[in-house]
Amino acid sequence: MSNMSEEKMLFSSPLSSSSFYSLMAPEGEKRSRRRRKKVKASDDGGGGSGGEGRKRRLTDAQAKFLEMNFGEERKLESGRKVQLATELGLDPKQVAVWFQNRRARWKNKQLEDEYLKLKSLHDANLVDKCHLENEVLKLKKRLSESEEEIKRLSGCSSGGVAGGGGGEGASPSSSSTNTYQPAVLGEFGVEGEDLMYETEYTFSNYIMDWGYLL
DNA sequence: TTGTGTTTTATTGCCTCC
DNA sequence: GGAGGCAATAAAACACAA
Repeated sequence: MSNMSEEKMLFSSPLSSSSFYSLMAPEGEKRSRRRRKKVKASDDGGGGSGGEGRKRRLTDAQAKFLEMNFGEERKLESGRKVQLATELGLDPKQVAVWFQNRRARWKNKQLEDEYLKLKSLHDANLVDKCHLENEVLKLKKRLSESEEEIKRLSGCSSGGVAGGGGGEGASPSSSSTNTYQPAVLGEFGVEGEDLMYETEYTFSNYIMDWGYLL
């Protein structure tokens, strides 16, 4: 009776193996198998120790012992299987089945752990992204303030500061307005409909680069 | 007590390897 | 071709709320 709760501690997983797989497995990966009519466990036993053809739970001690062995090696050589079976008073087939099922649970657990790890990584990345986007907004604001300032100054002194550096290939006469954008576009060759996206991408890169440099 | 959900044990069918 | 592994699944055993 009480062994269930203890085993639960050992094996517990939020989803049963079959349901977890049906959730996780990509559709195409499922091999189609004919559904069969299960033959009822007959009186021929199967269980050497069993006798009646009923499903028998392993005792606590048996389960613990198998668990210990599983900790040492996940697969059994046939000699070891027979040895374990004799020691536990079980049918070698039962031992084999136990290991098979245990491997399935173990694999399931691995998948679950990996999923959780990736999920937390993903969450952390989302937070990071959010911070970076905030930073982009701030920088954009500063940029437009600077542009305003430049405009204001170049409005005062006619034809003075204009072009400021211009950058390679940007002819001083090519643009009558003195916005920052043409310089950025000239430098990174951004053009066409993805202008906005590309510009933002550039900013993000800048920020990330800064992050590395700092 | 019973209905329901979960876990464990066992079977089946397919696949791979030797 | 047989042994053994795996995925899918059935069904018994169990837990637990109502």
